[in-house]
Amino acid sequence: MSVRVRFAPSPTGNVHIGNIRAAIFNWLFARHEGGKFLLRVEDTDRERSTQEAIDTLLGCMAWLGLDFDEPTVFQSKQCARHLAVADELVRKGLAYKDNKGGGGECVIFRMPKEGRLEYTDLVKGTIKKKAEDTQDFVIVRSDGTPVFHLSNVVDDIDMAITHVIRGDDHVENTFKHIELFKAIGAPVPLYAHLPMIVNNQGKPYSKRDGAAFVGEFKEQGYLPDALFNFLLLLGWAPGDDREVLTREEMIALFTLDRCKSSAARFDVKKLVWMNGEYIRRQPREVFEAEFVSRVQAGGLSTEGVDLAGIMEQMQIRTKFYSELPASCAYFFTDAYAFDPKAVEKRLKVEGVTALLDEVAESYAALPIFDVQTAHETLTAMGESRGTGLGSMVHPVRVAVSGLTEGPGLFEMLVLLGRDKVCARLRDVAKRLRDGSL
RNA sequence: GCGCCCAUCGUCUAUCGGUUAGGACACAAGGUUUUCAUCCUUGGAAGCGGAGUUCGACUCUCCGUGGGCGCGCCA
Repeated sequence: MSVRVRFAPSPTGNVHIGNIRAAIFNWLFARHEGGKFLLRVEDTDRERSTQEAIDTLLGCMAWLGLDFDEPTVFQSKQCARHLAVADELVRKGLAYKDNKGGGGECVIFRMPKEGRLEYTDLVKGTIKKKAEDTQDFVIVRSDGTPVFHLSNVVDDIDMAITHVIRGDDHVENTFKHIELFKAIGAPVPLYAHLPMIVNNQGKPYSKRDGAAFVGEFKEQGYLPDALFNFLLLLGWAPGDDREVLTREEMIALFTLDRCKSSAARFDVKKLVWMNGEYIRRQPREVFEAEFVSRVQAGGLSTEGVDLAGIMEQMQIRTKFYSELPASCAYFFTDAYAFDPKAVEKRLKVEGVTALLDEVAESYAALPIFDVQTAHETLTAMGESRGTGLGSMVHPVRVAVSGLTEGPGLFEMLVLLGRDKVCARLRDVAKRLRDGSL
């Protein structure tokens, strides 16, 4: 039997990370089994299911590389079929009409009244329930529209779905769905329920807890592969100590029996780490393309700089592309911004103005200007002044970059070049004197 | 209230009856009186409680406790 799974979201304009994780697990399962991954848009709520919402959904899937194997099914187009199935169930006596609500006649499905219901969940094991603890439920509303349970099951039958992999919140519904499959006379698929993603309080993770939608992570500069990998590790582990996995490794290793059945807390710190990990592992050409486009988007030119050297320094310390170009603008322009706190702490200090001029003078006099000579010069100055290297390094860094963070100071100076370094040191000294900084 | 499910470091997790309970994130210290980052080393940090089964339970069973989910003519 060939595996067929589906991702069945209702398009609301946002794609929640819990939902997309279900898509990821379905996709990985299909790819691991050599089966089909399908998309069904549950767009029965016509108000919210706009074309824009559907585009957002498709965009998120494409961004994460979740390609599907057959044309998208739109649930709204299957309505007549759902109702026909309901009629058939009524005809067979497996469902009945009722008008308890007073709003007209609805169709209600009969659940077993005695005995035990149970099914084997591929991640949670055997789930049992007494028939008496279940209730008949509406499958067609009195306005003639089919209810979720009916539509969902009929569509799964029509799409020949073999495994239903979805969120934990559906475990109870599964008893209803299985009875529907049986009543309709269709083979019951296998089920796997994924644990929820929760916040620090153990409640379902929502927008109140931070970024909760795929689009937000994209905007904040997360890489799709980093988000994908991170979400996979929420509820699944390969069994060895690997955490950063290639897509190929994930596909090869993914099995449902390695999924956890307890809820996972969303820890953004680990996602941040993983994003940096992914940026560092990108081939230099890929980093370069993104780096250059960010720098240029910031109105900066990459002409006349040691781009390769700058990128070498920046790739290992960039956690988000959105930090660019602010974190390295000083490499590309003399009109770089000064961090006010850094100015206060490192430049507006007794003796610094003179120090900057002195450093510029020493650097200008060097026969060659490289990492070693730049370093030695400052060390020697620190010794002769009896203040040590630390008291020189910080003011110089802030003067030439405006920031307190960045590459090693001497690597940074060499990348800037002696002329710019000396000019900036003198200029900052001047501005400190005339109070314009 | 009734039903279902879940429970290992602060967090994500490994372990599928016998381990000094391992790894990662985060944190702390060191390599590094130049920051941040990278890299390396080191450190602290866990089996919810109680019974039972067993020669031996984190692991199996039961009872508690705590948490989550479900109980719509929402999906």
